[in-house]
Amino acid sequence: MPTVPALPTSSLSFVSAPRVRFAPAPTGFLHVGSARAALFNWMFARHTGGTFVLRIEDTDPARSRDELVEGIERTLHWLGLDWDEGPFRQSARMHLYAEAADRLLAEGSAYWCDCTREAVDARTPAGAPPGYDGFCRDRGVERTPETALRLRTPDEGETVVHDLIRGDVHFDHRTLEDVVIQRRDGTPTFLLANAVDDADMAISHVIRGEDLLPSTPKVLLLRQALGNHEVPVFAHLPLLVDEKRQKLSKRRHAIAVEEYREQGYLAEALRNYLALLGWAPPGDREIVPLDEMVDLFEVEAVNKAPAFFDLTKLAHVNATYLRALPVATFVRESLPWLMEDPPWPPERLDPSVFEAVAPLVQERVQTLGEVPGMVDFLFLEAPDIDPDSWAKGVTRMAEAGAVLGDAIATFESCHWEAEAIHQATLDIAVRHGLKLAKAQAPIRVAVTGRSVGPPLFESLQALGRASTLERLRAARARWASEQPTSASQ
RNA sequence: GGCCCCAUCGUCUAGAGGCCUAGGACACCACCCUCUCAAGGUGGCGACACGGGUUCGAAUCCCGUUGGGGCUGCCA
Repeated sequence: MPTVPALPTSSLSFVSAPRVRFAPAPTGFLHVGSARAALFNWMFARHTGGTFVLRIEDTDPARSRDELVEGIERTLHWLGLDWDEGPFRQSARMHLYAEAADRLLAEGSAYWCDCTREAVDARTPAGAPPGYDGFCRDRGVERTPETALRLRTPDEGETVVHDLIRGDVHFDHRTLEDVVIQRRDGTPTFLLANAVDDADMAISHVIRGEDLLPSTPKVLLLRQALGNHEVPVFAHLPLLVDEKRQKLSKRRHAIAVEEYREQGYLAEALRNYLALLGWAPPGDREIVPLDEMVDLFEVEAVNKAPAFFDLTKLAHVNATYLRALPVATFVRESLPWLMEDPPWPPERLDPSVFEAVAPLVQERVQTLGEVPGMVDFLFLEAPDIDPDSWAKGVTRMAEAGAVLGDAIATFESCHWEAEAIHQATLDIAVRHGLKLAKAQAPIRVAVTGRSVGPPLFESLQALGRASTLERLRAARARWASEQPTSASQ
């Protein structure tokens, strides 16, 4: 595998084009927080004319599975985030990390340790801070299948992390413990692989989540021990949190980008919303197309405070993008949701009927996943009548029976076109001394099964006269059967 | 416990000493529009965590307090 020559000096990162990387560990799905990190790296690279590298951190054998990697690539593609190099897989570069480990050992920067977690804990006095105590530092432990390699961290001095978002962050070496860099099975931990690869791939700017900030001095120390004295510039992004201000967790939230896709969120919308978390375009604008986003993006302007991942606002952004779509595109994007697992017999779907009402549906849904529920009455044999809607629009309305009867008679002969149906319904309203809003209610419930939905007259036109009349008659019959006194009328 | 980070409306944010009686957006409320629901329009509610400094002047700078979070794994 070809390796990229290392940058000669650290200052070069400012004069030559930046190189950034997105380095997820494969977990089977792409976390929205990771997607945000990928987006910020990507925007930074595109804004600066730099290079965006994709690197899969699959040093843990349990995570090194092809399908997990494919999922990341697919989702990144869906989001429109293309990479210039990679994907490099750490599982294919193990020899590099092994060499590095050998060198560190030979030079005395690392040592073998045979302590188990239990042994370390047992040595820790009650109440004292937990952590490794450097027990094996000078015990001369030989390599066995039971030993792991630890980095010998300095006892004095400090490491400073230069962060574009947070400024200089100082870490006192005395607070750093000797971390494991190679497991007993010989595989590297992420610190080692990370240090080796960032140097080898000449990464100039490391943009990632704030949760990685505490591990940064260790990586820097590792790089130094490996003889790599260039220091990348860091930018630790604020975490994405839940309503309790805690890191998004798989347990309680939908955090996979794929889930949002499946719910009918548009990639552009999710991307736009993600960009708004921790950053804001200049001016009072939030809905900004990608290319403009790239022009405007500045890592230095990213916020420090954690951001709440707000589904309500995401939905709003998505609805805005949905409405902005050309109708033909909206129809095309909706089709998968209409065809996959629909609430009606699949063969009853008539795309041309959907097209007729699509513009009306478009401005009433926040996600594509809501589309079927908005038009189901058009493709169902008979609509499911919502009990509350029936009670409100028919049972509790004195004129309901009469209006339904009139509608049956009137709709039999009127011209079957939205405006004409509108006019006819207006006439019905007048005849019963009602406002149009009131008169349309029982008709809407009878035909669509609900008290809310797309504009009624266009819906009736799309449904067709025959089905409309059939449903009106059924409703009228049901109404009659529910009357306490006379059954017919 | 230790180390580290953070702190403007409920939420996302604008604000880089005077332009701030703190702006926008989401949510919420009211009204308008209207065949329901949306969309749209108008208006409303609503924040600089607290305490000290520095300064003629602080949301903006410094210190402290409080609060929140992250890390503390042979996960990344």
